[in-house]
Amino acid sequence: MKTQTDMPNRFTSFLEDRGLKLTYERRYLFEKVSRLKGHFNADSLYESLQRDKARIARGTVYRTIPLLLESGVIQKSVGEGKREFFESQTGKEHHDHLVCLKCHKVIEFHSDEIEKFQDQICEKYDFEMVFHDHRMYGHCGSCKEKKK
Amino acid sequence: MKTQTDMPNRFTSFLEDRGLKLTYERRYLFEKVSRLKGHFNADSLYESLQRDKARIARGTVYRTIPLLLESGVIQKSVGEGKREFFESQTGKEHHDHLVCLKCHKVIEFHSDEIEKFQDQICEKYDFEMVFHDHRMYGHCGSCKEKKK
DNA sequence: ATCCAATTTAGATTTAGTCTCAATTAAATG
DNA sequence: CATTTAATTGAGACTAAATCTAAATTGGAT
Ligand SMILES: [Mn+2]
Ligand SMILES: [Mn+2]
Ligand SMILES: [Zn+2]
Ligand SMILES: [Zn+2]
Repeated sequence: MKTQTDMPNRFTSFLEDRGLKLTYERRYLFEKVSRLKGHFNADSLYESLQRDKARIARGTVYRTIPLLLESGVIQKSVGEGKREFFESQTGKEHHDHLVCLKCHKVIEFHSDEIEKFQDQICEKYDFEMVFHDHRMYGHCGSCKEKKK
Repeated sequence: MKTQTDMPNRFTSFLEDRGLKLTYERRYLFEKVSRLKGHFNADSLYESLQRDKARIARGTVYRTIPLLLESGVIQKSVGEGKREFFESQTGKEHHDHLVCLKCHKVIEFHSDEIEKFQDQICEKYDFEMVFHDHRMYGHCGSCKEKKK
């Protein structure tokens, strides 16, 4: 895979700011996750690199994920089981999650109001938000039914 | 430790509902976490049991935590490092968290407005919320300073 | 009091994620 | 462009967290 563009992006300026090198591996991972639409975790990302025949080590994937998070390229997300999942901030509109404790269904939601109040909270605490993770756990409609 | 009360509580009715046994270990853990004010994880909880000379296995702690979560006795929280932390829903007022990506400081916040909109979202999706976990990651005031 | 399915125990095992260090590479320097 | 050097990577060892196993125990139904 060749770099699609040489324009500075969120990630390259982040690396620059922090005095970190723009390596082949970091660039590759940035471009890979930017194109991902769904939820992924460190391993599924590593496996997709192997399918690409990109020879990037597992350790490098694990080391790069925090950089992608801190640069705002990806956000935390949810998925099967307890592992940490992520998703691109550019590949898909921002959303948060409802998770059913019974059937493990995941419902995505978005609330402009909540996002607005979040920003107010950050201002109040002089906090600069990079990403957030808002989850509600409970019982989905169909599991509530069954309970009866 | 003796049971403080024989009144049915959130946890005992939860166990009843689910047809689960009210064992000595479950009762002990329920009473233990109910009195905890701070953030804890599976291991710190296990260690505190050992200090009590309560002979409850690590596995039992791990198996009981999801029950305490699903019954709404505890909620997810944050703490040092990547492990899952929890805190009692009764031991302390509900709050959510701002986490600094640089110095790892944790700031607790509360927003009635956000809590209200959360409930609206749940209604909209016919979702019964048991607990939630709302985190914002970014840079705290003092870390923003240093950046300059 | 008896019975049995649910639960617990202790330790083994699995799994996710981190660490190590030699080899490589980005990029600063002249 | 060639040299230099500190940052980064790769491969696999290692660690820590969490889960699993199977025998022993127990809650609670009968
Ligand atoms: Mn959001
Ligand atoms: Mn909240
Ligand atoms: Zn459900
Ligand atoms: Zn900070």
